Amino acid sequence: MELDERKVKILQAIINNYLETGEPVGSRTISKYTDMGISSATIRNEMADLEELGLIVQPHTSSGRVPSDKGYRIYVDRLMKESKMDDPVFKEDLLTKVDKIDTLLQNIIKKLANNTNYATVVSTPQYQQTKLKHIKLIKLSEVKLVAVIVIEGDIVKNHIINITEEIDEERVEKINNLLNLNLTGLSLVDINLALIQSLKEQVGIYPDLLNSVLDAICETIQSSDEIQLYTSGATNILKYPDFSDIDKAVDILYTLEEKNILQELLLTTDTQYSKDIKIRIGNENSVEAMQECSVLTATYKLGDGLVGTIGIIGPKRMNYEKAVVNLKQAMFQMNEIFNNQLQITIKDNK
Amino acid sequence: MELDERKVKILQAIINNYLETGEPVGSRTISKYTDMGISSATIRNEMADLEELGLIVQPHTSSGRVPSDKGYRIYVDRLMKESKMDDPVFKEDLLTKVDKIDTLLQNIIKKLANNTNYATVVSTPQYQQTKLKHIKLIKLSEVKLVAVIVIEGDIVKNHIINITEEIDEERVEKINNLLNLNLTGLSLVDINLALIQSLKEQVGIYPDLLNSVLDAICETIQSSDEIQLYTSGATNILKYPDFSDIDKAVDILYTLEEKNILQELLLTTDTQYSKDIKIRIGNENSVEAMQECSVLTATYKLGDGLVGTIGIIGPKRMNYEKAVVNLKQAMFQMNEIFNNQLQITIKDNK
DNA sequence: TGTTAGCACTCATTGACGTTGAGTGCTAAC
DNA sequence: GTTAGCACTCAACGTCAATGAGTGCTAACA
Repeated sequence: MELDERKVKILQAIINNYLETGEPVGSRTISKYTDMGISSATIRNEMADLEELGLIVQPHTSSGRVPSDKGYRIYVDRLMKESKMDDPVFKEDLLTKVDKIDTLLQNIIKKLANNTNYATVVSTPQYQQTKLKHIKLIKLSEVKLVAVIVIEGDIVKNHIINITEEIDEERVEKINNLLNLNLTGLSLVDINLALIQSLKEQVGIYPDLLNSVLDAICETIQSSDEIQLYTSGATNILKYPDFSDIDKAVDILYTLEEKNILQELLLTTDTQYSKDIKIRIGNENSVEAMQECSVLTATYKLGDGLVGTIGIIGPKRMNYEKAVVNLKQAMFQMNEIFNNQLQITIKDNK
Repeated sequence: MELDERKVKILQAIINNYLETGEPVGSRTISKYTDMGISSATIRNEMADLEELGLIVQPHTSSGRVPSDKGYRIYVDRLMKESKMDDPVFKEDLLTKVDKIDTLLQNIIKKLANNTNYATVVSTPQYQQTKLKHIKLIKLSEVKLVAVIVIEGDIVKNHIINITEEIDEERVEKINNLLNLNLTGLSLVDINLALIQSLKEQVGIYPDLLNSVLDAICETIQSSDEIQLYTSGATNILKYPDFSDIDKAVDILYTLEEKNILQELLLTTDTQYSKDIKIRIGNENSVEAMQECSVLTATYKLGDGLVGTIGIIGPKRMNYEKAVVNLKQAMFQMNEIFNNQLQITIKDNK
């Protein structure tokens, strides 16, 4: 049996109606509220076919039909209207005070959650491809240093280093020069143990001290591609009758709280930058607790290879059009901000 | 009417029973399961008195009694057993890797939430009284500097400064010396606009540049006493039948998500360091959504005047003994870690 | 005077039962 | 291929009686 045009029309009518009311939709409703000019009996026949195709299901005999995951998939891929992004959803003022990138990300997803009434999530960007801009050791006391590491996008990391032997300002300065000479401009993946080893051998001075310093830098670099996840609007989940079963709601909220599970959920697909929005519906999600949800993700870009993810999580019976438009809006504006930011940085580097 | 010893005993029995079962407790239960040797009828009389005193309430006529907020208060103040802190609740390994204080705090409340099955919250310490240990400007490019600010407890903050005129390394070094000479050792409240003004006048060199730098430092300092709040185990709230009314649960979870409301809830009492645990029960809480909850808070200390708050949030029908013991444990161990940390720091400074 | 047994009363909870109504699948006629 | 008609299903709802845990009150007792 094939999915002819009339069946598609009926499927669309079912999904539209279900998205609106949340009630299983019956044949009579469709025949009445669409202008297809066919009777409910005919629609019943077609619905039986659609069910056989796996696109709709009956919660129980003698109830109306509800879209299946597969049905939603067809809706999302082929039937959904792409609304235009006319009105800027985000107020500028939220986005201009970029003193700290994490705060900015949190503000954005909070706004996104408020606008959509779904839960939202964002990951900090991954730094692996980013170039190191500057390293500086600062002497705090005789046996304590701070390593300040600046990477592309002007993100600053620091790490306390406890050293075993005393060191004077002059030596610190020498090491600073050495490090900057050898390491700046490299991407973080290039600064691997091998390179550091050769650096250790290459210069014979203060081997022990250099050891601790380099180890600490290594550690900092490794720890800096730990992704942070922030969520917002988690309580929105409880607003939807789809999750009136508390246990389901708890599973979902728990997943939102446990960042490692959440990360698994977000990053199952490739983390390549893409202009498209990815939608995973129900059992398309890898995490079991989320198989009653739909997850929309987009990527944002903060310089070369510096990619993060932003997403919306809601019930499968979600207003996909609204969610998509809001997410695109967010992605678009984030890229705009970060690109402006980057342009300044690049200009500065000349 | 006064609260004689027998009434207290009955109150205790009611509360113990209610904490255990969650069901309103009747006179017959009390007479059976205590060794007071009085009949249910007598207990009924006493219960009527306790009700008149406002210590217990009936959810409806012909049901058993439930403790009122006032009843819990007496329980907490006078009747509750102080269990000893025998077993160390926190694994050492969680607490040793202190590379970043925020991560440490998050680990602690996560553990605390797991141990107690309640929601937990922690505030980052307030820095107002802390002494500045070190300031260093690092030149990133011709028009961009990073200000690295180290305060007591080896907490490092940084701030990007965009400057209008170019500057060479030598000048940066001079400003560094100037800043350290004049500002280190002062507490953050001492570094006010007045002092900075006088500093600006005192030294005539590069006034414009110094302006931007000092402004940025000022801003950093001001922003560094913004309190961050972290929560954990929020979903635990949904486990308790006390919040089976979804709307109540939503209110509570929402409060946990909205950090500014949460802060109001935590910090209504003085933020002075204290060895005691504060307990606020039901309507003793300032935030309306939380008047079905009990909130336990403790303070931890990270150096002179560097005080933060850690707390447990659960239903009024909470296992107070367990919560108190866990919170004390957490407070104790945090203070231990931070004190060790501090001792090293202080030793280093000599 | 405090304690207790007894009794009538209250009220949330539970389960059985019938009604309703929205919906279906199937069949036969168009 | 479409449709009208019909028997059937089943969740949802309201009613009703039974149950039982609990109370307050009264009168008798020590």
